[in-house]
Amino acid sequence: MPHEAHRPPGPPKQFDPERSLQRARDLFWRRGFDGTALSELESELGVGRKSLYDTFGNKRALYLASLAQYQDSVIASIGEGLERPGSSPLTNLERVLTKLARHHGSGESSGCLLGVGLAQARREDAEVVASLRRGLARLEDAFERTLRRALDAGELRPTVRSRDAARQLVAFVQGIALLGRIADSPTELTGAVNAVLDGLRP
Amino acid sequence: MPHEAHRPPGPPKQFDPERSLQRARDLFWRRGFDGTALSELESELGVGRKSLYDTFGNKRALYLASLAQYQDSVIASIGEGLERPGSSPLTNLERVLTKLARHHGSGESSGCLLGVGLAQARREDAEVVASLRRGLARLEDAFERTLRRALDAGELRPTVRSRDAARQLVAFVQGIALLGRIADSPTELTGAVNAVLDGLRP
DNA sequence: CCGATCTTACACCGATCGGTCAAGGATCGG
DNA sequence: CCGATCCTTGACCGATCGGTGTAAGATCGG
Repeated sequence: MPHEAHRPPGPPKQFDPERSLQRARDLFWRRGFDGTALSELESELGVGRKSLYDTFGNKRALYLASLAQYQDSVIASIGEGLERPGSSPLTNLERVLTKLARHHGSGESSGCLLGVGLAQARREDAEVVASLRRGLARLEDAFERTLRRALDAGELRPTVRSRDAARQLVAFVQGIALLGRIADSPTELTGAVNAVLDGLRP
Repeated sequence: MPHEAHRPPGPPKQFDPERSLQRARDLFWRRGFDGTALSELESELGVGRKSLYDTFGNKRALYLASLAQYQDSVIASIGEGLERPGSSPLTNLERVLTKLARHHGSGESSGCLLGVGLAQARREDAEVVASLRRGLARLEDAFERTLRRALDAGELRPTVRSRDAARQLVAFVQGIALLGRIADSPTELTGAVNAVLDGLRP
């Protein structure tokens, strides 16, 4: 019964695993799984290779942990933005989408970790595929909840089907995240966002 | 004056470069650039490595040629589907989008070569980025032309701005191509397509 | 029929990949 | 203060990467 974890002797870690995981996530985010070499992870995280393996297992496990962390931070914060209590559902949706478009259009975007992973994942890797599916489902659910509330508030065309529209939004968001990797003008994406919103409004 | 190319002696190639390029394109399509090893190209194309290099230059040049070929075949055929003379612009758009959704939702899709390339491309590689941009611009133009004609025919809400809507469609199409890589049900994507179309219709 | 010149198959190259191992310090409980 | 135990550094491993050189075979012009 591990009433109190028996901390064995020896020095504590010289790095914060949480912080290292965030940096690893950012690296995978920018370069993808295959494009991120262990040597890069070493230098960027400031952690020796052995410590990396002792802490996270191997590169793939670190990637899976990054995917989970991404969902619990980035995706979760999108969900929160969609449910901000002060403003109406449609206003929240508009704000979130515009923010995404501006971010991805700024020229500094690396796309979405899920989208980049989606493009590179081998279908055989069941664990990675499952994690990606989970993240996208989470996004879809968040969109659908907001759409339903917007429908109830009469902010949308009554013919909008929240499930289908949510899937449309997921695909669209993934698309602009992808396009943002080579977008040359920030207004390209915001224009597209306005087109989507106009299609939803009554 | 190369009135007639002076064919030097020696045996002719034992493979059809055009056909090999198509196979290389399909391989890059499925696995991406980094994920496609030269050994795979050798065996899949049935061409020795030296012949590959003598014919196409190097792996990157073969990839660039594949991108160009993709635009001249796949993207071009989408453009043709959008301008089919027998049916109305909106009908053409609906048919093309539905076909794309069904294809990518069938579980056999590998996404879009441009999208996969977009997710993997290093921003520093100006030539690849330029080719991707060209392909996406081509797609956007095709959508915009069809949207304008649909507008003129009164098939769309008059407030639709063809340019922005075209960009929306490009992002959306890239999104469903991406999602198709792990979609578990074909109806997911067709539902999203219907949502997009409903947003455009008056 | 011959020799020049092409194509092909295949061994080989250095570099880099992900992953492991051994040695050396540092830091804890007692 | 001591020894057990952990962390870190850095060399090292086999495999594979993209790319090249070489030798042998095939096919052409003359």
